Amino acid sequence: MLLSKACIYGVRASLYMALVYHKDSYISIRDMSQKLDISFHFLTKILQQITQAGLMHSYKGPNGGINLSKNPREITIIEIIDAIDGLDVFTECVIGLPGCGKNKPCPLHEKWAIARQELQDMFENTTLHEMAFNSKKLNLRLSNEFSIKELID
Amino acid sequence: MLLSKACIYGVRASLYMALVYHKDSYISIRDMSQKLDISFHFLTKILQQITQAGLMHSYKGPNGGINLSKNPREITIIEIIDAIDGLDVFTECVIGLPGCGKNKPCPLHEKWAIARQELQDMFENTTLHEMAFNSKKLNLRLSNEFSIKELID
DNA sequence: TTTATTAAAGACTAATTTGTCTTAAATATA
DNA sequence: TATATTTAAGACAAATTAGTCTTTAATAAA
Repeated sequence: MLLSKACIYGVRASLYMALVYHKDSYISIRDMSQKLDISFHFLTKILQQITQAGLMHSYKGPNGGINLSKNPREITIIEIIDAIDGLDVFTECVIGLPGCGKNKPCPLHEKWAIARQELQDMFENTTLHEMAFNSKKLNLRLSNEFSIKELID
Repeated sequence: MLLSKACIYGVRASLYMALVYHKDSYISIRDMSQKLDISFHFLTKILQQITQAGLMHSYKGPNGGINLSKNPREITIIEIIDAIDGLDVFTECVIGLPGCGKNKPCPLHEKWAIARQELQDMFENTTLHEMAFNSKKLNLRLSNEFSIKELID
């Protein structure tokens, strides 16, 4: 698995946030957890990491919740990954040799260095807005249970 | 982490086997575990999975051990990965949605499907022989402690 | 046949990740 | 101010992965 479960949930939640984005309103974590079928408490902890990384804001109390701290055009998937799993997967040796790199390469280094860079580029060049836009246009899927249209309602 | 620790150790062990490959001699697991600095018992269990997958043979008793069941030119990295982690990483949705695919794609599906296919191709097109050959030629590294030359001795 | 050497098998422990639950803190509204 | 609603925090439990240890089985060689 490239991304941890926590990270996967974080990305799904971020895409959801972009989908229903309104600059000045908060999304309830409880609502989102039901829509995305993710455990409420687990999702809460994951969103805490994301807010602590500065990507979202939270607000307590009635009508409180979470919102994106920037326009979804300005947030890329890799920022979410960074907040939860970190970026080690894009720098580490594929067979786990410490210090593997240009100077002391492992046998797979040359090929893997290219592949992991492409992965990193992919996540760096993908904004939440782009994904949300495509999702609406093509009715893509962010939940096993609900269609995008049902998620937005 | 793309590959589990067990899988990483399995790949390292396989590369080592290719490096010291002689058609008719067995490599002791204890020796290999010391050379590669992998726990002997853990490595034993991993090699059992690989032998059960038919990629290696084992032989008990004095001068027993493990050998490759095919020429290293005919074994690719993906066969090792398949024996230990399975190939799910090359077919699954990057954000974990069951059933994600051409018909019911998630927002990242299109990009991820390309990336994961490239990863799969990379592992499929990389033989143990090629890696071992390059390792000797370029003195690449398979252990944190020993150089290739020391490993071969 | 006895002994030493090796892998196989499986029980066990430790560490990490995933998920749950309870309480506290902040806030809006009546 | 009192109450309801919401996130924050942290203890806890379950599941998975990683790693260790002991015993058994196979084999070679003395």
